[in-house]
Amino acid sequence: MTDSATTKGEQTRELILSTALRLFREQGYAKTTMRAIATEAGVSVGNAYYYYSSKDHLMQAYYDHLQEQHRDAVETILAGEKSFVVRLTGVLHTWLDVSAPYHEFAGTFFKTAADPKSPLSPFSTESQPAREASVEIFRRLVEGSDLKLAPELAKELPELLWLLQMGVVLFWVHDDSDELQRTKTLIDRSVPLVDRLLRLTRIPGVRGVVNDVVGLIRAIKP
Amino acid sequence: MTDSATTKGEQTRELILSTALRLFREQGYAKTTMRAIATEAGVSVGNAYYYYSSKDHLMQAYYDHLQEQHRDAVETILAGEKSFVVRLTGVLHTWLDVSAPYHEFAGTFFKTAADPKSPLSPFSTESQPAREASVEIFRRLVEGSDLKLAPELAKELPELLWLLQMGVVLFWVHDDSDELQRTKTLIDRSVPLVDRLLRLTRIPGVRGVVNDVVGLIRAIKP
DNA sequence: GTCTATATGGTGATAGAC
DNA sequence: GTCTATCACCATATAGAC
Repeated sequence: MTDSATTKGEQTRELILSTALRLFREQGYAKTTMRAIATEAGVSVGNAYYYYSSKDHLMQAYYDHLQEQHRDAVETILAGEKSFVVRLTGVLHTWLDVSAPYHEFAGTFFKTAADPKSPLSPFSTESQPAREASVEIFRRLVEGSDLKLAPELAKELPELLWLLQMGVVLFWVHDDSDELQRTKTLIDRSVPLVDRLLRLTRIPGVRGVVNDVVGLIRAIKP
Repeated sequence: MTDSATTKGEQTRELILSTALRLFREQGYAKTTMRAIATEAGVSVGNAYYYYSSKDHLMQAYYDHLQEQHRDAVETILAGEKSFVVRLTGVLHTWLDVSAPYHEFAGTFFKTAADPKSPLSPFSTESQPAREASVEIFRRLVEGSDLKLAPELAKELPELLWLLQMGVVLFWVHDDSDELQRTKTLIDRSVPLVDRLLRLTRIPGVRGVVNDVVGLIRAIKP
């Protein structure tokens, strides 16, 4: 079965999704109505709901789409670079590049994602696969890098970096500076900082704090 | 002009707000319709919109309400306690207590607040007064404590603690554990950690990182 | 399985009464 | 200034056509 020979249903599904994403980009999420998506795609509203059970699910699909793009775009960096700083900076900047076209309406996505009851929440069980795929990127990032760490810390680090990425996203969503200069500064300056902090963990006095951090993380995990 | 002799309009405004908050608590935000609020308060829907131009604005009012309660509840701790750890733990736990009745529908509030375009966003200009009042609590917390810090760090610390509080809120919103045990653990274990970290800043190697952190914060501020 | 027509109940806007 | 009646438009549910 090739891509072009997909079933009628798959074609309609694709058509609805691409139409929705286009309209989201053109007029924002709130102003894009399900009616408009259906009309533009040449289907009935009910049909759109047949494939995507809510407007939020269209966002979910967009999110998965982004995720895949990011995973692919990051490949060359992870394959051919050892420096932890360069790897992390690269992964974060790549995310910025991939997401750039959606910056304007990303706020709305974020809004939905922030609701703990939403399946879109990055902490929800529904988005667990996407979250794990994302953490996996950071795991590879750490493992293939020149970073030497205590095993307990190394184990938690990918999830911590994922949290850092969430923080960057939060900042990005609120960033209205020219060319996203502030977010770029945030990345470029915080990554070396993280690197220095991680290397500081060799100092005995600091190591105690690190152990406490690791203990805390384990204590509050569900 | 006393509280009881407020204008008719003020009374109606109060009535609508208290009715809304009660219904929010009883049935959650999404399920509470503007129609229901208006009916229950004995006014027309249009009238409710006259005083609160959207459902979100009713949330804004609720938020301000919480803020005031927190500020008052925190007074005794800030007045009669020197230990930084006790002060910070107290302030955070007090927030938890004040907000407890709203935990269930807080997610929806959070959802709205996460939208950068919403006036409810903690980073928006509209909520700047509320944010400053909140940071002010942390400023008093630091200044009246036994903590000794380098001046540059002491200057940024209140805002950093406010960010910590935002983090706790984010965690709290997603916390469905019994009696909010996980959030309480987070507070009880992270506060001593913050304390230790702050005291570590006396070590020369650590101080360099701290300076970088302070520099970073200043660089990304709007 | 795919899709349409139609219905329900919601938000928010506004003309104009008091 | 305060408020009501009413309206336009929306997300979503569902019965049933193809």
